[in-house]
Amino acid sequence: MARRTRPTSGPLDARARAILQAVIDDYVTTASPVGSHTLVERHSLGVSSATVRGILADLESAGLLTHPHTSSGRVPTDAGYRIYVESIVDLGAPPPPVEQLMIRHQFGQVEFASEQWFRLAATTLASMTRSAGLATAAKPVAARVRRIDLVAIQDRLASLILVLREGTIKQGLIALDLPVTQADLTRVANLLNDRLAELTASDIVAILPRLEQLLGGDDETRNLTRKIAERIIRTVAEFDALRVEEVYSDGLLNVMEAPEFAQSEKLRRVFTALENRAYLADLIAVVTDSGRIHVFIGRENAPVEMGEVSLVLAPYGQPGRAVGVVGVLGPTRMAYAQAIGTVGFISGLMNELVDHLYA
Amino acid sequence: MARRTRPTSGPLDARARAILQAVIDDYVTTASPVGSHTLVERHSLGVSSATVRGILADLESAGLLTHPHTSSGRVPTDAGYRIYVESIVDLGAPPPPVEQLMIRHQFGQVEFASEQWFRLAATTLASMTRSAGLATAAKPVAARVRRIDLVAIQDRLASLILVLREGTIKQGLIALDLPVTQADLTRVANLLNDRLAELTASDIVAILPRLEQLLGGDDETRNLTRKIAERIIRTVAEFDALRVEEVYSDGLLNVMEAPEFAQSEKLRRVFTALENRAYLADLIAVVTDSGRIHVFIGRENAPVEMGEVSLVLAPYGQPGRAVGVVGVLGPTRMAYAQAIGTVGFISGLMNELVDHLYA
DNA sequence: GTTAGCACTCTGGCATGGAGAGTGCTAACC
DNA sequence: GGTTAGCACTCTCCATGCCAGAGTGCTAAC
Repeated sequence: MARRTRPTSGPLDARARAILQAVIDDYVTTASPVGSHTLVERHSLGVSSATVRGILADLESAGLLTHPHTSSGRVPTDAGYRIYVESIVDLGAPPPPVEQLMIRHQFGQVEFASEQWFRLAATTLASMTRSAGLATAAKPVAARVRRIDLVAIQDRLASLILVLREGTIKQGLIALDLPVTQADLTRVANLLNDRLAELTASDIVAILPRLEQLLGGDDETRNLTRKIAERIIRTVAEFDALRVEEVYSDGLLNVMEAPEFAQSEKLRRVFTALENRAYLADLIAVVTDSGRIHVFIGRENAPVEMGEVSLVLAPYGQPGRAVGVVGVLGPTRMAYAQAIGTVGFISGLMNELVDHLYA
Repeated sequence: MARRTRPTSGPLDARARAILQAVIDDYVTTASPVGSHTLVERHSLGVSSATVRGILADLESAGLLTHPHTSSGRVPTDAGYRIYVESIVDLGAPPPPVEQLMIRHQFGQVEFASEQWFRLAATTLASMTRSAGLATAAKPVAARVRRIDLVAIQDRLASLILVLREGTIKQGLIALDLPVTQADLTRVANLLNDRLAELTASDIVAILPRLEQLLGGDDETRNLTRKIAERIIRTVAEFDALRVEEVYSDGLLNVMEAPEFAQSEKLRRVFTALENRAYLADLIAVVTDSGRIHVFIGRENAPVEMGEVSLVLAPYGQPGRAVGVVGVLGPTRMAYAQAIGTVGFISGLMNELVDHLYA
C-alpha cells in the first residue's frame, strides 16, 4: 500500500523516527490526535507540514500510526509505542537527583522489608509517574525456616507461627488429638527449632524419618512433633508453590483521571482484569525469569480488557534466591521514558537494599 | 406550600407511606424517575394515577421526593430514604435459609479470625448485596500479650514477634547495643513470656519496676530485657491507640456498575473519599459505640464526595472487649431492606463465632 | 525531495422539531 | 369530602440538518 519510494519494511530513517517520537510526545501530553500542522508548530522539524504529512502517511502504512477517522490527526498504535519504547528501554528518564535523595530518605524511614516497605514502593511509583504503582514482596525460591513458635489457644487448639528467613510470617491453627499445655508446646517448639532451623521444605522432608528416630520422649510427644513437622512442611511448600504472594498497589485513582477512562465501563474492564491475579502473575514470572525491565503495551497483553493499558515492570532482588517485581500500570498513552526511568530507579534501589539483607 | 388539606408535618398516613415505599422500590430497581402512571400499573394501589399524583405532590412538599425537572417522575430524596429505612431498620430482609446455610458453611472452611475470615465477610457481603462489602477485624479495647518471640537476624539485630490474645501478630526489628546469640534471645523471650503473658500495655507498665528487680542475671541481660519490654509496651500501646486496624473491602467493582457512576469522575470522588480512612474510622466509631446497625444515607455523610453513596454498618463482637464492624457501601439508590437484612445476618454470624473465642 | 494550494472529509457544537412521558389543574363524580 | 377523567403544558430525548474547524491526500510547481 506504500505510495512512496521509501521502503515500508526495514529500519526507519532518522527523520521518520524523530517524527514518530514527536507524535508520541504530543499525544501523550494532549491525549488528542495530533496533526501535521501542530507538529511542525511545536517541534522545530525544519520541514513544512506537507512533508510531514507524507512521512505520517508512511508511518501509517508501516502500521505505527492510525487515524481515528479520515480527517483527524494521527494516533500511535501499539506497534508505534513499541518502536519508541525499544529505542529508550535502556535508559529512560530517571528521576532528578534531588528526588532520588528524597526517596532514599523515605525508604530509610520505614522498616526494612516489611509490608510497609512494599507499600511505599507502590506509593512512590504511583506519585512519581501519576499512574498506578505496583510492588510484590521479594519471594524466596525455596523458603527456609528461621523460627518456629507454638502458642496454646485452647485445650486442643494451638497456633503455629512460622518465621521464614526472608521475614515472612505464616500463622495457622492446629487441632490436637490430646490436650496439651503451653509448656508441652514450648518444649516441642524448642526441639523443632534446634532441628529445622535454616531448612527448606524438601530438606525437612528428607530428615523427617531421622527426626523421629532422634526424638526421645514418649509416644505423645513424638506424635505431636511429627504432626507439627508435617504441618510446617505443608505450610512452607504452599508458600513456595505460590507464584506471587501479594501485589501491593497504589494510585489506581491516577488511572481514573486519564480521559480515556472517562466512562467507567472501560475502567471497570481494566479493574476486572487486574482482579484476576493470574495474568499479573504470568507477567511477573516473565519479568523475573528474564531479569530485566519489561514493557507490556496495550493489546500485547493477553486479556482484551487490558488492551488499553500498558505496564512497565522491573525485577529486583537476587536471582536464584529471592526476587520481586516493581512497576507501574497506566494508559497505553503513557510517558514511557519517565515510567521506565522511575521503575528502573526504584528497582535499583530495592536491589541495593536487598543486597544488604544477604550481605 | 401544601395545597392540600393533608398536614405536611407529622406522621404520614398509611397510604402515603405505601406510595413512598412503592416509589423507592421502583426507583431502586429501574434507576430512573418513576411517574404516577407506572406506579399504579406496577403496584396494585387501588386508586387512579390522578390520586397518586396528589399524594406524590404532598410527599414532595414534605421533602421526601423530588423532581429532576418539571415533567419527569419522582425520585426519593435522602430524607425519603431515611423515612423508609427507619421503618425497616429493625428487620430488613435477611437472606433465605438456604443461603444462610451456605454462608455458615463457607465460614467454617476458612481459618477462624484470620485475615481470610474478614476478607470472606467482605466478599460475602459484596456478592449478596451487589455492592461493596466492608469488614474490619475485631479490635480489642486493650490488647493482651499472648506470646513473645525473639529471632536473631544478625549480630546486633533481632526481630520481635508479638502474638496478641485476639490473634493479631505484630512484628518489629530491634537494634541491639551488643551482639547477642539466638540462645540469649530465647532465654529472654522465655523469661518475658513467663512474666508478661495475658497482660495489657498498662499492666506491663505497672510491673516494669518489679520486673527489673526480679530479674537475675547480669547487667547485659537486664538491659536487654528492659529494652525489649519497653518495645513491647510501645507496640501494644500503639495497637490500642489505633482506631481502626484495617478495613477489608471487596466488590468495589459492583459499585462501578451502577448507572449513577457511569462517568468515572463521580466514581473517583467516592474512591478518593474512601481512601481517606479517617471518615470511615469516624463512622465505625459511631457504630461500635452505639452497638446497633446504622444506615448513613447520601448527603448525611459529612464529605461531599460521599453525597451519592450510602453505607449500612453493623457492629459485632463483645462490647468492652473486642469489637469490629461489617457493612456495605453502595449508591444511595440501594436495596436497603436486603442490605440491612444481609449485614444484620453477617454481623450476627460473626457474633456467634466471636463468642466461641471468648467462651 | 520539498512545498504551497486546494478539494475533500469528518467531528463537534448548536439549533430545530416531533414523540413520549409525566405533571398540575379543573370540573365532574360518588 | 375525597376521587377521578381529561386536558393543556412542560421537559427530555433523539434524530436531523447545518456550519465552522481541523486535518488529510493529491497535484503541480519549485
